[in-house]
Amino acid sequence: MTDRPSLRARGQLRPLDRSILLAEAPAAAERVLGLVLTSSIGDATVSVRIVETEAYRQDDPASHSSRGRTPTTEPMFGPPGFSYVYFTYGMHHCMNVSCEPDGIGAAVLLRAGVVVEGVEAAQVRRPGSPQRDLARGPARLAAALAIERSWSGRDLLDPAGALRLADDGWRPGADTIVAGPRTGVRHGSRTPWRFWLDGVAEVSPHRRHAKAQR
DNA sequence: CTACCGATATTCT
DNA sequence: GAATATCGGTAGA
Repeated sequence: MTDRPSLRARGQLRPLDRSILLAEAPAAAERVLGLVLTSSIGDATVSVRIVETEAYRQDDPASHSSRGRTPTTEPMFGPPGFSYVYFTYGMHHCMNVSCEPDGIGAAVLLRAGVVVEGVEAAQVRRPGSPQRDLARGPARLAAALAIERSWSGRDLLDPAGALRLADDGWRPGADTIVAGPRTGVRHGSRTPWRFWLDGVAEVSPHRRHAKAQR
C-alpha cells in the first residue's frame, strides 16, 4: 500500500529529461507514474499526480497509430514528450504523452491522477464529483484539467507551457507498481500494458470491453 | 461491488 | 452503417 501523504507532498518541480520518454511505450508508461501534470488552462491552475497509465504502440491493433499517420494522430508519431489529445464517444477528451523516437507512433494514455493542486477549480469543472473521482479515469482527468483537442501537439516538457509534465522529487517504489490488461479495448485486451500504483483509491476501476477478444 | 444502457462525434468499412 | 482507449445513472447481488 502506497502511503497517502507521499502522493500529496510536493517538492520542487524539475524539468523532465526527454530521454526518459524515448523508451518503448510500456517502459515509458511505468516511468510516467508518479509524475505531476500541471494545467494552467483558463484562469486556474490544477495539478495531478499520475497514478494510472496505459501504453499504446504502432504495431498494436488497439492503438490509434496502428492504421498509419493521420492529422489527428500526428503527435503520436512525433518526438517524445508531446501531448496527443483525442475526442471519443462524442463527448470525452483523453490525454496522452508521446513516447518512443520521432517517426514511431506510440504514446502513454494518462488514465488517472490524484489532484495535488487546485482542488477547488477541479471541483468547478466536475460539479458533484467526490474528491476521489475528480481525475479517476482518462476523460475525468482531461475534464479536471480543462484539456480539449486544441491542446494536442504541445510540448509538455516546456516549463513555460500551459500544460506541462514534471518531476517533483517523489517517485513510486518499484514494488508498488502493478501491471494488468488495458481497460475497454476490444483488440489486444490480453496485453498487460496498463500500469497503476497499488492500493491507491484514485486508480480507475477496470472495465473490460463488452466484446473483448485476443 | 458487477452489469447494462444511453448519449454522442469522429473515423473507418 | 458500425465501432469506439468513456462516463454517469440505475438495477441487482
